[in-house]
Amino acid sequence: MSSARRPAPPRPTSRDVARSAGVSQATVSLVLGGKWRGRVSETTAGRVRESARELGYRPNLAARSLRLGDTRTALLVVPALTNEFFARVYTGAAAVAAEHGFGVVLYPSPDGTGPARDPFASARASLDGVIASSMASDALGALRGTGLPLVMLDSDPGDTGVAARVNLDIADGMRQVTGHLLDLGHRRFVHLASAVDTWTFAVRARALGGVLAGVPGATLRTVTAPLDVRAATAAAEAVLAEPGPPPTAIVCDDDILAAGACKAVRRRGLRVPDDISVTGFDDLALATAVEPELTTVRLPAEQVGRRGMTALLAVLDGRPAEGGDLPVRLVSRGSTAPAARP
Amino acid sequence: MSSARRPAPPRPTSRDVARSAGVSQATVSLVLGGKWRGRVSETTAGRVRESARELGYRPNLAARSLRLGDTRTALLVVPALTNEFFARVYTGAAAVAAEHGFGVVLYPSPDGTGPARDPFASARASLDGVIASSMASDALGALRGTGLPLVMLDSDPGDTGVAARVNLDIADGMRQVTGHLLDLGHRRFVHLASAVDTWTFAVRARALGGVLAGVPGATLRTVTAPLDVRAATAAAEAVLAEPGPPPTAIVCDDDILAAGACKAVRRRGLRVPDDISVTGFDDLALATAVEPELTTVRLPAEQVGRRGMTALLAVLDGRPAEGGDLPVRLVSRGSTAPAARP
DNA sequence: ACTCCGACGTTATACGTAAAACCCCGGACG
DNA sequence: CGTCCGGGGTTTTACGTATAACGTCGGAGT
Repeated sequence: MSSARRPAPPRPTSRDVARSAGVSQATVSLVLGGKWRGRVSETTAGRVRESARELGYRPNLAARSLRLGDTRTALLVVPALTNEFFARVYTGAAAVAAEHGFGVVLYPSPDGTGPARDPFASARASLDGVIASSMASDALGALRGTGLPLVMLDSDPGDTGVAARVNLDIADGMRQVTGHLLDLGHRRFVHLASAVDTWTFAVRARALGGVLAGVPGATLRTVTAPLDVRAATAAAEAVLAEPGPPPTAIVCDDDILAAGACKAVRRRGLRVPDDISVTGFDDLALATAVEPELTTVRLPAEQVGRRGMTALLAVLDGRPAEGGDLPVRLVSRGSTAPAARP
Repeated sequence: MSSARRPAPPRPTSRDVARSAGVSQATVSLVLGGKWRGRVSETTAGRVRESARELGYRPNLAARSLRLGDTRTALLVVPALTNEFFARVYTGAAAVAAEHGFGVVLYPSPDGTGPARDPFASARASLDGVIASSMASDALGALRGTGLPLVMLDSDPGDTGVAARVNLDIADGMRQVTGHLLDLGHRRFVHLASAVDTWTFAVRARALGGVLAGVPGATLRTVTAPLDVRAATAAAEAVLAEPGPPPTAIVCDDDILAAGACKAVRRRGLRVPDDISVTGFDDLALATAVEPELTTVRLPAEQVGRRGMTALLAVLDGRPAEGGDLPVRLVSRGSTAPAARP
């Protein structure tokens, strides 16, 4: 509160370090850059490092970027950080980036909500590469047009022009869920699906439908809702109010939807899991906060971020990028139980 | 997958634009920089802008930073993005920043968990300013030592060397909660507090204690737990197992703790809110996902971010920074009810 | 004795931008 | 008729870094 305006503390430059160590600026750059084998004596190098530390020297990244032509910055495009899954993806990506001296800048993708603007207007315009989660294809086109290396997360294998792809084995997760419920004797299913139309959700629907198609007597009713507890509750309540025999299992695309479904079941005077089983997806913190705790599919979100960044760094380094599928695992908790004998 | 390595697409520079428009590079800079009143004719300026658009010219930010000495980048220091509250703070801050052509880079603060490293090692070393949420004071010292303008969020007014401070009126929120419960007839309180020792939580304890000190017959038992559902459940269960008359209200520092407390109450064979009322804090998505929905205090998280960034931009602009306190509001839901008549 | 070479540095240059300093030219003014 | 002025640009420079190109010097090889 006291000091209004400091006169801007002038940061020491490599030339200051050079002066202090009694060498030229070039020598400082060589020593601190690490490539001085046989170019600078050990004693001189030591003197340089000492001076640098004393002065608290930090290289000016803008100058380095200008010289080298790279920015050591990657862009991560995600729908929303308030979604715990993507917050965890960021955490993983940022951790790997930091280990390699990279920074990560975020761009909340134009995904229904929010204004659809050019990623490069709001984010730093100079980037080395992009990691993007599944998004609208028009925005994807804009990204591809930049010529930047692009790593896609959890996206349609049909998309082209992608340097690497890191996917979760969503289909397998959905098959595990469905198998779990079938084993419990369930036959009448409702699929509470996300209203967002991206690959990751389309896969869920396909996997669920595929499995049930092979089960005689199985029925499937699909409804959609935005990723929001209140909306999910309303959607689920509506489907439960329909005439005919009620479902015995509600399969949700997401834990948030599942929490809403549970509330809807109880509002209809029924119990979870005794009357109706409910399953989620993602295994967010939410899944163990509600009661009963949700049977769900655990997604290694941090791993997705780590693998994505690792792949991007590999591409930038000229090495072959390794994407790959990450396995997922069913976590059985209290929201599923054997189907009631009719 | 097909194209392994493009030969790096050379971005057009201001000189390319100049050549294309038939002027000098300086003219391009003047026109695109907006400061050309009476320096360049309208027709020439139009030609320059046309060429820039045709070539898809984007100024090289590294060069601009180097020349201008600023980076148009702010650092936001938060404990963890997986905490919805901070994700929302980021969202607000990033929105304001984007409106002013600024970028935001994140640094997860050393706050108990995670390695305590120098913020400037992992984040971009060149920053114009810092916005930091309440954190360990030693890390705060490191930040202050950089001489960068520092805006603190929800932090101790006693901290010095701060350009501006944006606080939530946490004490008032806690008084609202306590008053609400007292009105409902509650007298035996448990405070389920966060184990994290920062100002924002210390204020809660002081406010609660302060109010109850003036109420004859009121009792208060305090226990702490990390911000984690499972740990909160365990802590609450332990306190409920203690001998003597059980509490009729559990006041929690956070919605996450409250969710855990609810589970603990039910595990003891009691009901929320019939036997014991529970209150949260923050009004996260979680608060309406659990059942009963949590009575809690709504915090304007995005506003905190917006105000923080606005204040920082003001300081950077040489204008007086306006911090200030943001009001909070009690949201009464199903987790609180009149105390049972003994 | 002359060359050559490796160890140890230094000098010079380029990256792209912003802006200070300069330059030219046609008209107004004394 | 010489001088000044201001509109409309251009030339030049600096920002801090990485590195290519260039020196220097003492000793080993022939």
